[in-house]
Formats: sequence, C-alpha cells, structure tokens
Amino acid sequence: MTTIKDVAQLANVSIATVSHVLNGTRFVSKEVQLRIMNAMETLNYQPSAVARGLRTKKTNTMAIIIPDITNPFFADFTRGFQDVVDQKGFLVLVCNSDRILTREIRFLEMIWQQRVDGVVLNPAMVKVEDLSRLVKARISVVLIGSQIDNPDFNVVMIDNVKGGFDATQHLIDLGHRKIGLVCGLLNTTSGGLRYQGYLKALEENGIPFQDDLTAEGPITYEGGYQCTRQLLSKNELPTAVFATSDVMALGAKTAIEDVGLQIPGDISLIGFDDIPEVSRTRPRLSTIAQPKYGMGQEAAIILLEQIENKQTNTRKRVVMTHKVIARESTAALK
Amino acid sequence: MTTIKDVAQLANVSIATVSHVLNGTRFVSKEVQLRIMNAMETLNYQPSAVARGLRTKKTNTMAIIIPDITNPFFADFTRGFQDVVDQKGFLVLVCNSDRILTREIRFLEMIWQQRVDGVVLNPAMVKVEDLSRLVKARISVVLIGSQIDNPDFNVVMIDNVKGGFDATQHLIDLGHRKIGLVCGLLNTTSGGLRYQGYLKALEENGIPFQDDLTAEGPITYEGGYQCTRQLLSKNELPTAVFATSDVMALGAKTAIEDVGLQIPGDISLIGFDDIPEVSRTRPRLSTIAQPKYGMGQEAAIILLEQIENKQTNTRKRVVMTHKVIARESTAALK
DNA sequence: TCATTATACGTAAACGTTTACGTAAAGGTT
DNA sequence: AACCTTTACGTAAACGTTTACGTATAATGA
Repeated sequence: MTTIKDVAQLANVSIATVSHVLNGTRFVSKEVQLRIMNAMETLNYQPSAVARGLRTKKTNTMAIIIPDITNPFFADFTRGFQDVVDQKGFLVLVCNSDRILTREIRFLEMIWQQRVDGVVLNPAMVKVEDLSRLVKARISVVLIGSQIDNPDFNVVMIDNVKGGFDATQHLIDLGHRKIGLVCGLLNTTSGGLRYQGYLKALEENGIPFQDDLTAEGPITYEGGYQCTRQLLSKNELPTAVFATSDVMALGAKTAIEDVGLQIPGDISLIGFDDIPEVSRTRPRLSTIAQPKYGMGQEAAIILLEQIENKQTNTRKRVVMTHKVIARESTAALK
Repeated sequence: MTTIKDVAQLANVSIATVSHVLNGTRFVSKEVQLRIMNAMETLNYQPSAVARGLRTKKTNTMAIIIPDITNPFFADFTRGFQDVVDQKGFLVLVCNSDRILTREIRFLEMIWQQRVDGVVLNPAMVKVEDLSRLVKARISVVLIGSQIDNPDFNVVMIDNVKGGFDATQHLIDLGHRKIGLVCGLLNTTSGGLRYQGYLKALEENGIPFQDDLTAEGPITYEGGYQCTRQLLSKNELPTAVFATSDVMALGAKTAIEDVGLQIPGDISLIGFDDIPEVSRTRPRLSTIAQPKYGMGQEAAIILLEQIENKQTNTRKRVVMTHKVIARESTAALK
C-alpha cells in the first residue's frame, strides 16, 4: 500500500507539504500542488485513516448498538442516525446485541478499543456501571428509548408510560374494559414502561387489573403470536388487545385470525411503533407512532455537538412526542 | 486515555511485556501477569485498536455497502453477514448508498481509507474500473446480487435471469398471457436481469412482448405503487403482474386494490425476494424466495477465508438457489 | 547595501502499538 | 571452573500521519 512518503518522494517535496495539501491546512504553490496531486493519482494513493486517527485522536467513526437491525424500528432509527452523521463525514459501525448482556458488553468494549468518537446505545440488559467506564474514557454516549433515565447520560426517548397510557385509553374510550396486554419482557425493555401506562389507564378508569389478561414474551413476530394464543386460550376472552410493539402486534393479528376471530369485530388491536408494515395490513393496524427516523437524527445531533465542542460533561435529554394513530383495527365495543 | 505505557509503568515492567500478556504471545510469569492485569484494571485500560491497526495492518473491521438498510432484504442479508464475521471478532461498518453513484464511490473511498479488511458491496451504479482500484490496494471485495458477473471479483448471487423466468413461467402455467411487469430501473439493478428472464419466458411460450405492459421505477413501495397505477391506466389490463422485488409488489398490491380490483380474482401478483411482510398480507403474496440471510453468510465466509489466507488473488463465485413460493396471490386464469 | 520581513517549504517528534533482537540471571554440562 | 542453555524479560524500531518549529530564498525598506 502506498504511503504519504511515496507521494512526497515522487513529487519531490517533504511529507509535510503533502499532508498540507491533503488537508488544505497551509498555503502551497499551485505548481507544487499539481505535482503532488499527480503523484497521488499515479500512485493510487489514499491516506490512512488509522494513522491519522492515531495522531489526531479522532476516528471519524460512530457506533450504534441495537438489538436487531432486522427490526424495522431500529432500521429506521439507524437510517436517521446515519443520514445526519454522514453529512459530517462519519462512518458508523452497527452492532446487533439481541438484547443479550454479554453481547452488549462485548460490543461496548470493542468499540471502545476502536476509539469511536461517539456511541448510541439501546440498552437492554446493561447497567449504568458498565457504561460509566465508557464515559470516563471520554467517549460520548447517547441512550435511546431507554428505561435508564439517568442524568449522567444523554437520552433521546419518548414518554413510554404516557404512550402505554394513551394506547390503553384509546381502547377504553371505545368502550372496552377487558383489555389484554401483549408485552415484551418487563424488566428489560421499554415494554415495562408501557405496561405501567397500561396499569395507570386501567386504574384511572376504575377497571380492575386481571393478571390472566397479560402475557409476556420476546419482542418478535413469533413472540407476539405465542403470547396472544396464550391469552385466547383462557376461558374469558379480552375484547381488545394492546401489544407493546408492532412486531408483536403483527403476531397477535395472525393469532387472532387463526382462532377464527375478526379484527376489529370480535377483538380490537392496537400496537406500538408504527412500522411501515402495519399500515399495509388488512385491516390496517392502529398504533402509537414513534418518530423513529427523527429520533435517530436527534441522537446524531447530540453526539456531533458534543464532539465538535469537546464537551463531554454536559448532558442532554430530549423526549419526543408520540401520536396515537387510530386505523381500522380498533373499533367501538358492540 | 490511558496507554500501554501507563500500564507498564504501574506494573513496573516494559511495554513489551504488557503487550505480550495482552496477546498471549509469549510466556510471562504468573506473578508479573497478575501485576499487569491489576494495573490494567485500576487504570481502566483498553488497548487502542487504531494503534494496533497501524502496526499490524489489520483493523478487524469489515464494511458493507448496500442501497438501504431499511429494505428488509438488505437488513436480513446484513444480519447474516454480521453474525458470521462477529464470531471472528470483526466489527462492520454499514453504508447506505441509495443506489447513487457519488455515494457509492464516496463510501468506497472512505472505507478504503479506513483500511477495512474486507468489503461487501451491492453495486448499483458503480463500474468495474472504480472497483479494480480497490482490489489493487489488496482489499478483499465480494459483490452481491450483482449484474457485474466479472471473473475479477468474488460474487455471491442467485440466477436472476432464471428467477425472472420462473416467476413468469409460474404465471403462464396458470394460464396468463397478458402479464404486466413492474420493475426497478433496468440498467442499474438486478431487476434488469429478471426482466430478461421475463422476456425469455414470454418468448419460449410464444407470447408476444407488449411494451405497454411494463413499467420501470424506483425500488420502493411508492415506486411499485406508481408503476402499477401506470399499468392499470392503459386500456388493456394485464391479468397478472410480476414485480421484480417484494417491496414493489407491496406497492403493486395497494395500487391494484385501490382501483377496486381483486387479487387474485382479477389480477394475479407475484413478487421477488420473500421478505417477511409478504407472507403476512391478505392475500399472502406469491414470490421468488432468495436465501437472504444465507447469502450474507456466504459473503462473510468468502471474505474471512481470503483474509486468513492472505490470498487476494483467487476468486469465488457462488450462486445460490432460489425457490418459487406459490401463495394466495396467484391463481389460474378464469 | 544591509537589515528586516514575507514567502514557501522542510525537519523531526509524537501518537500507541507490535515484534525482531538483545541480555541478565539461573541452571546444566563437562 | 568455564562454558553453554534456558528462562524471563527489556530495548528500540517501525507502522503512516499531523504539526510545532525551523530555514532558505526573495522581497521590502532605509
């Protein structure tokens, strides 16, 4: 691989001069500039970002650690993030944790070693202690959609409790009182917060909580399907179901239809996230919309600002607004 | 940030010794090992991958350049790729080109500068010349789903012509003869190859080609919708539609339904890719299944092997098998 | 004409690792 | 006792940049 030294030699100048035309960091005569450009061309030269990174302590690289890029929510989020950091010339490492603690920690260490300039993390299992080592190392971190609402970290999130509340209230407004809940694992995900909102809505409306109306499972299509089948196997059926994520809601939809029930005729269904797919199903699913792409953008903006100002001490907390989107899958109780 | 020097100093040894315990590359007495481990612990030390990369000329990093991570096909592919390189300790940079030439080239240069160990690329606009510079720089490249079937590059792909042929033949077998085509831009995508398959099937079955039965557009939901509306605005309607990608097929589905026609009653519809969503729609869409995840794995395997053996000279070409999946959206012509 | 200042570029150290060599001390061999 | 091996670690160069200084030449002013 050809280096700056080769270029300097061929152009008959010092490597300093080459470096300076490379970065436009001091005046170089047109003549010499041309010689250098030509040399770079004929030698097929590309500067080494790793050598540069060693010297400048900037890698122009970000990392994003999410459960699964295959989940449309995180794909959208990631895209939003990338689109804005890309404009500033950053590349991004994406890591799939599958919500497994050892993986989260392993990736955290690997990207630390990579000396990335910033990290966005959707923390599932990882605890604050594991993260504080990172910020001590002066790496900027922003947490997303997190239940770790800690003032020591930048956070971009929505009000998940309010979101769960709104979804439930929407069903209640339609007359439902027997409302099933299909939920991600309570302790690890934002599902737990949405569950709190669910409880709050029930309470405020004087509806007693029924344990057998809730089911907990992995946040996947399959998970949603299994949880819903479980709900529907009880002797007392819900008239509406709130799934705390759209991928689970899609599973719920199939489960409901598989047992021969109609949506929304027999059972209303509302999800969470507003991934593209749920607006294309028949019936189209009601849901709580999160500004996925926008949240990615916000995370990027926070990191870029911290990096440019080298201020790793201040903390930002942006909570974005969700929206209940009533489509065809929720209807008034007959 | 603490360095190997700090650790060496605190442990009262040379940096060489620290390096050796770090990498397990020569014997160090238990006693000294312990001192060093403790020092690393108390100093919160993590080795710098960038310094290491400069010295060893290996970054333990791969890059993948795809049109859009938001497209489920590429998300799945990426996941397959990441899952296998992850086992070997590689991180991966993902870049969204949006099939824009300048972006493809820009990313190619950026990752080159990053000295990634390997690249997988879904080339949309980029030409062979742009790539040969990369391989000259001894970076391993594998192309995926490419119409650049060039012996100078590693390729993992399916037989897109055959795929297009099979999809069309499936419709013909059902009695259709007026078959519409909804296609990505012909010159830039694998859609072009599938289009060839379409033509071949028509020809072999003695069906004349009709120009006004084909429409070309961006490979998105919207693109599929617009193309299909265009087809349906002609005075002679097709009895079946082949969309060369599932995301376009989803748009086609909505378009057909929007003009009040039934699938498959009035029009049969078949897509390409078998993304998860099309098996959940009503009716479920017929499609040509690609082993997305598996293709990602294959790409990774090729790169890893080339990297381990430092042989950037040999080329591999693996063509994976597709499968026609007949679901509810295709039916016999009445 | 000589000192001063501008102009345009060069020298060399530093960034944090790895690794080819080198070496001091201890143990073995004759 | 002298020499050779082995053991366990240290020295220093190199990787490819950036950047604080240094410097030769030309231009300017008196």
